[in-house]
Amino acid sequence: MTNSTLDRQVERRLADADVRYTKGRRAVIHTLSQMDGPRSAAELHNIMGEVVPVSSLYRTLAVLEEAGVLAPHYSSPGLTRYELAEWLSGHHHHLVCIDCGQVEDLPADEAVEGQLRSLVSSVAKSASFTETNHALEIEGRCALCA
Amino acid sequence: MTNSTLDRQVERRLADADVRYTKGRRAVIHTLSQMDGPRSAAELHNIMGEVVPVSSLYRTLAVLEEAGVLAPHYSSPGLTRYELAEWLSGHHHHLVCIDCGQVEDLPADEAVEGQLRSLVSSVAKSASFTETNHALEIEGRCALCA
DNA sequence: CATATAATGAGAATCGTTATCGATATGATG
DNA sequence: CATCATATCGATAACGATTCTCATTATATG
Repeated sequence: MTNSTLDRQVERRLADADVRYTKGRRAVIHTLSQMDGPRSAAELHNIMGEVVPVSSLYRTLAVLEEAGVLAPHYSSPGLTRYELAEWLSGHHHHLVCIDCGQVEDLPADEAVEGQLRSLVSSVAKSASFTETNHALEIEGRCALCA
Repeated sequence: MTNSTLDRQVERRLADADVRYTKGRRAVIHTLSQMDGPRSAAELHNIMGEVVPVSSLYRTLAVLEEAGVLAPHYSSPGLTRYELAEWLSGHHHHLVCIDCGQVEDLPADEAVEGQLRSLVSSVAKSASFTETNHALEIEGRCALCA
């Protein structure tokens, strides 16, 4: 997806939520759109430098999450990583490296995903749980740590 | 599994790791073994009272995790929940309620699990990722919040 | 029983994150 | 274009979860 297409979609969603798509918010969206996995506030700050000060960065992430543009991801103790919501990035799963902690996206293969969906829904039903989404986390060692 | 069977297994594992199976550690193991999902230090402290002081509780959780007796689980911002490792409790997945945040165990059904395993391993292989484990997190609303 | 060492517990320190609040930027209106 | 109402920003203080420190206590072993 091009930046401008992404911007158009985000802009629209933020307009619906009555929040502005400001320079700092654009910068966060563009940075996250280039990542191959979710990133924490600290990681983003390292990457982006002082373009967005830390306190604004946290608030920006919260605003964008609230508006449904970003999704939080929890896989390391004490910190939250964010990624573009799936309606922007496509459905995918995560590879979590048990050595370096890195989280990598794994685009969902359509064939696999179909089977997975039916497995998950049958399983959720049997537990009287109203399913809204599923996430498959694959733990192991990434190419670097293997 | 009975408490004494559990204790025997934990004792053995801790002996291998050269750490003692003390009163506080037993209390934590027994409490967690009665839960239907992972619990945080704060939750455990509420349940257990002053049997194990907070600072000891955190250390105990760390020691037991290090020894492979407990496994951490991340699903809420800023806190870590623990549960018995799967070699003690059996392989299972999690239902995460998007309203109340509660996490509930879902014992793995053998038929489902077989399919899931093969899906996961094919997917991991295609990403040159050395898989060690997988976790299926089903998000939705629990019976209470539905 | 003596001793070495592991574990404990109270409190301080740390870390990620959130709240506060005055300053600044922006869109609407006259 | 000037004014105004309000959204956003950014520095800093505050907060909650967790870890560290260190003096005390418990435990295994000789």
